[in-house]
Amino acid sequence: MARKAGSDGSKTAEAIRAAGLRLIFEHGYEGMSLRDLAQIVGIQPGSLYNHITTKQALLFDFLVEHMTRLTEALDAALAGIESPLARLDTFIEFHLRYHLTRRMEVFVNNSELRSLEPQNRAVVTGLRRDYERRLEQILAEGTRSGALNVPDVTIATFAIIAQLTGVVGWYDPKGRLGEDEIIAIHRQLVVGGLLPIP
Amino acid sequence: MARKAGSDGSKTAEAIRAAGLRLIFEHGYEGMSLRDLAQIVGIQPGSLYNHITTKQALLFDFLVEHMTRLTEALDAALAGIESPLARLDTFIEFHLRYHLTRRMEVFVNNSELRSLEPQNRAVVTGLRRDYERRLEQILAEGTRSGALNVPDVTIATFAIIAQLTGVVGWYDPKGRLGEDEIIAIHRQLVVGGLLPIP
Amino acid sequence: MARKAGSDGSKTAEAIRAAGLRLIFEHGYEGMSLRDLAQIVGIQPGSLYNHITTKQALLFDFLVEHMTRLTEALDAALAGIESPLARLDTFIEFHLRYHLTRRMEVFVNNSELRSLEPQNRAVVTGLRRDYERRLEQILAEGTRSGALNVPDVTIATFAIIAQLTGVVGWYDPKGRLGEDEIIAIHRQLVVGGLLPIP
Amino acid sequence: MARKAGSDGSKTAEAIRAAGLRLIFEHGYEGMSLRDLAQIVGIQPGSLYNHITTKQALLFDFLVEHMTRLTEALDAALAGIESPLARLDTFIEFHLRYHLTRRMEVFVNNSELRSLEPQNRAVVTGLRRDYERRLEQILAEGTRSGALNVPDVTIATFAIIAQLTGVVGWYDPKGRLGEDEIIAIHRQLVVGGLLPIP
DNA sequence: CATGAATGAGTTTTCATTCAT
DNA sequence: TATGAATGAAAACTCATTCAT
Repeated sequence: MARKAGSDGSKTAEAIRAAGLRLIFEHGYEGMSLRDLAQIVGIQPGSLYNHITTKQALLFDFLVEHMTRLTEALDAALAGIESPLARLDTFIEFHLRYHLTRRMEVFVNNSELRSLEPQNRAVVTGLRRDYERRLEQILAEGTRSGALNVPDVTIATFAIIAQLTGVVGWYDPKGRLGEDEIIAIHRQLVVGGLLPIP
Repeated sequence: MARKAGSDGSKTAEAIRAAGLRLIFEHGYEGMSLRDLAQIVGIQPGSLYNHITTKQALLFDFLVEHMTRLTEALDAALAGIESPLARLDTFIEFHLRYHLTRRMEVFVNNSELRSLEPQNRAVVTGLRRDYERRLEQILAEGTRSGALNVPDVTIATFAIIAQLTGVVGWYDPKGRLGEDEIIAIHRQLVVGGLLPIP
Repeated sequence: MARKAGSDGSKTAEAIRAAGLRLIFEHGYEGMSLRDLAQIVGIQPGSLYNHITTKQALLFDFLVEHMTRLTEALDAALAGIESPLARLDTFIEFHLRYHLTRRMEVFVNNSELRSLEPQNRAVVTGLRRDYERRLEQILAEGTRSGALNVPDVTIATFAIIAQLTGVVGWYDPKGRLGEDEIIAIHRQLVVGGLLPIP
Repeated sequence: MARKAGSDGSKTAEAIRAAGLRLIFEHGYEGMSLRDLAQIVGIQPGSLYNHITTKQALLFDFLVEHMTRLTEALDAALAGIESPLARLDTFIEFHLRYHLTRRMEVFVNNSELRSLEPQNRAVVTGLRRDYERRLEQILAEGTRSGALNVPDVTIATFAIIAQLTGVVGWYDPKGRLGEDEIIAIHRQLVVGGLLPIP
């Protein structure tokens, strides 16, 4: 039997992406099997290869796409905002909202870099650095203008991103706190550590 | 032929632990093969089973041992320190020093919880909560005494630990900054966000 | 979308034959994949089936066609030549020239009989025997007439064909020797072993 | 179940070699499956890998071993024989006898060079050339001493080997002719074409 | 305590072929 | 005639684990 009645290539492709992301999230890249993926999608394992080129490419595409979209969305959010403090505020809010709504993508992005082949890893690492550099520049400009008192711009960048990204580890959409509250709390934690001593 | 000349049981066991940790760190639990482990140790795969009971048990033991030692060492570091601010300072320094010197253990601990079987995961998660609770209590007492202005004790706990633990992702012992400097920087970032507004 | 602009059925069929022969020559029948074939031709694998019925049939057709043409061409070359010695000379020259110019066909013919399904193999084997019988008869008549001293007609037939066909294994069109020289050399080797002792 | 009662590593290894050779002979390298091989040997497919490193290595080992043994045996056969004519006689007899008794090895050797990876192919091709060079030197010395009238030493070498090797294509141990007769016939065919014209 | 041979289930990937469009 | 999506079987190879020796 060739094409199943009602089958649709682009639907299948999307189903593969969705199930693939979920499985990598749940079991890790190495722990996820294409058999399982195929079964969830409802096709034979070999049929996956009409839509992906390789298991590795599936992961790579996820990570590249995630980082690309993330940075683009950040740039859009920051557009037109000038003062370093306001930009920092915007970054915090943007980063949290984006990460809270794409928890699987984020988790995979952070935990599966290791599973990329060296070439691919270099690409994704580069994209990450692009993103981090946005925050780094905000901190640097805030320091220059005297609006912020940053102990070490590079490290503060890493530390802030680590802190904000940490929410994906415990956030529960049905939990005690909503997005707005979480944002407010982190704003205080982050900005408080960066304000000039009066 | 049974035992190779010069072989030594406890040395072998230790070699398995060391190489096992490294391999899980590099490839992840699923991505690490007992064959590779055996080869590094210099024995046949089957011989591993004289020293471990199961691949899963190897991981589980790592995580339990790590968490147990970590919490014990924290308690020792905090012993005799009374004021919440001093206890917070101590926590920050302890956590950073411990994590900077055991980066592989820490990374494995954070990324491989997912690979534990449910029962085992529950155990390790419990141990983690024990550790986190130490910081939570410091923040709670600081709040009560008015020494700290913590927006949300639970979330601040997660956020601080995420921030401090983030160092294992980029720290380079041969890098620009030594441990002491890193500690000082993080102290400012963390404590600055928690001080009462004057 | 059905037919690509500029596509042409018979051109495609011919391209399939050409690329198919080359691929079987290079990788063997089992080692050649219809996917590769389709890619070389520039169509999708499924589209091959508008031109071939089966991978096996593709091979079978090659071999049948080759053997048929070979024998027909031999008969044409021998037409009108009467004396056994002259016919032997003609056979040697014909066989070498034909094989030197169709090296891929010949190689495939000799190495892929094994890959034919039994029925098909029987057909091709029969065609081969037809061809061999031409030489066998020349040797038999030469023996009868006293023009040749053949130790064993059957075996000499196999031996001569093996010897002459061997050229496809090493002949290089840009090499030291041209066709004419190769023919002359083999004529001496073959005929020398068959002349009556004076 | 680990080791089957009565299992024996070296017996298994030998069984793999024997069955492997047969399967490659029957189906070609590409057409032979390790599943089938394992089944014949009576073990699981994965267990093959306790004895071979790779399918390719299995083939490579066959070919290297065959060529090495062949050349060594030839050297032994030629030892002490001085006159070119006698050496040629010895070569013919040796080559035929060896090839008649190892028909599978020979066939595989001739048809599966193509299936070797380039590096491996280079090795085996080198070994083949070593063997051919033995005959080449006999013909060259025979020419120098005037005992032989060889039209072209290089080509005659190829032609003779092709002719003699051709026997593996049709020889039937239960057939009309025994080894001795086949040798006698080929001796006439070969030597007849090389004798000086009286 | 170690080896070497085995299991049985699993891995990713490839293949010839089919068929609705 | 061609495409693109599918099948179902198979490929080579890996894996954690077992156990007689």
